[in-house]
Amino acid sequence: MEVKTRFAPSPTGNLHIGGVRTALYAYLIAKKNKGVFALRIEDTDRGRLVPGAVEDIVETLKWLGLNFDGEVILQSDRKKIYQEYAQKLLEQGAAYKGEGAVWFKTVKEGKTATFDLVGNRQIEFDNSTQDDFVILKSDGFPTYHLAHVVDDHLMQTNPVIRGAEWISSLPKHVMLFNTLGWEIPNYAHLPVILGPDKSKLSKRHGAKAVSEFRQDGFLAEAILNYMALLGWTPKNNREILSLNEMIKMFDLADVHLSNPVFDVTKLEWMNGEYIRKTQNSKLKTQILEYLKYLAGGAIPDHPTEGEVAKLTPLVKDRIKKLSDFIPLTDFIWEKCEYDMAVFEKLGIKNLGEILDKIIYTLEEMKQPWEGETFEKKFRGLADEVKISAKDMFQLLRVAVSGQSVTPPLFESIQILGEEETIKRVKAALSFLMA
RNA sequence: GCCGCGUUCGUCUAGUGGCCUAGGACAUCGGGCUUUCAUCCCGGAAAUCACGGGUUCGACUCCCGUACGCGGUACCA
Repeated sequence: MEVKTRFAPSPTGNLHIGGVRTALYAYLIAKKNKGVFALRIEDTDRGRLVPGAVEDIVETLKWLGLNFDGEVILQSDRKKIYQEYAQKLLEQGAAYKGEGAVWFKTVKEGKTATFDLVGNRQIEFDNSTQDDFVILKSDGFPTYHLAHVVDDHLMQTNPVIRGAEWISSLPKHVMLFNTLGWEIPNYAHLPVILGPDKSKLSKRHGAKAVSEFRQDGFLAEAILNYMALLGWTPKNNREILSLNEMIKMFDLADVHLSNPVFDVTKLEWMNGEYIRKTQNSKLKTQILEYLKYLAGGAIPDHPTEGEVAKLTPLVKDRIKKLSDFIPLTDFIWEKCEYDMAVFEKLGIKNLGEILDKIIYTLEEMKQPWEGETFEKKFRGLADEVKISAKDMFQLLRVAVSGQSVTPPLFESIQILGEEETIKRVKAALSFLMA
């Protein structure tokens, strides 16, 4: 039997970070079994539709690398089909009309039990607790229950992978499958992801749309990897896993039954790990693409591709997110802003005098400057003015960038160029004199 | 309230009756390396395995109960 999974979000907003895990697991199961992974948009609640949501979902899945097979399936296109089945149930006497809607008459005797692939466990309900429910709303659109049963039967989805918030509706679905005479698919219900305060993960936890994580500078691979680990660990307990490795090792039976808490800090760490293990040339491209994405598709004047290429190896160990690239490097092409407090923090006396000597040394040094001579000269000057080499280099850093944290000093100066460097140290001096 | 599901360091987790005086990762703390910040390396602290009863020679692991948490209880998904 072919394995067919589907991700079925409702377009009530942009793709939420929690949805990534559901989509990913469905994707992994499909790929693991050389099956099909489809995207179905559950847009039957016409009042809650958000313009652009479908586009965001499609675009985000693409960015994540979770490519779905076939065309996007829209439930709103399938209205007629659901109505036919509702009619059929009506004719069968399994449903009835009431207040403009079609209701399903539940079986009140016995029990409904289903097997869940997550944790390989049995879930049981007493049918006496099951009230009749609406399958076709008065606007002619189906409710989730009818749409799910009809679609997943017609699409031959197996297993059905969805959030645990659906567990309580299981008896409804099973009854529907049974009275329609259809085979019940296997189900896999994923525990709901919680925020740090242990309530359902939502926008107010700062854990928002995937597109916002993208804007924050997170890598698709890191997001995927982190989300995969939220409730699942591979047998060998490894943490950094490529998509292919996940496909090989993933098993629904190993997914935890308890609700995991989303922890951005670990995501950030993982993102940093991914950045560090990326090849420089690829990382350069990613930074460039990221900057372009931030600018809404426009290519900014600075940094240029060449600047990014030079800067990439220098910042690689210092950034956790692509966005960290900007504050670390923008002093190079932005106008240098000085802050008295930053100079004072150095704790050096005679700043003006020393700066004067620095300028002299820089001007005297043979161009192009070389790292070794540069270091030697300034270690010498540090001795001469009786400050530590450490303080000397830190002073240079601040004079040249206005910041106390930058990529490696000499390399930054090289990108800046001799002329600009001298100009900035002079500017620093006049700032201090003013 | 009722129904369903769950409960190992702050967080993600390993653990399927003896290997556990509970292991790893993130975060945190201390140290090393270092011209900043990082990276990297070393080390520490951190779970009476929610609690109470069983079962067993033996329980984190099995059973029951309690507490707590989460989900559902819509013509929302």
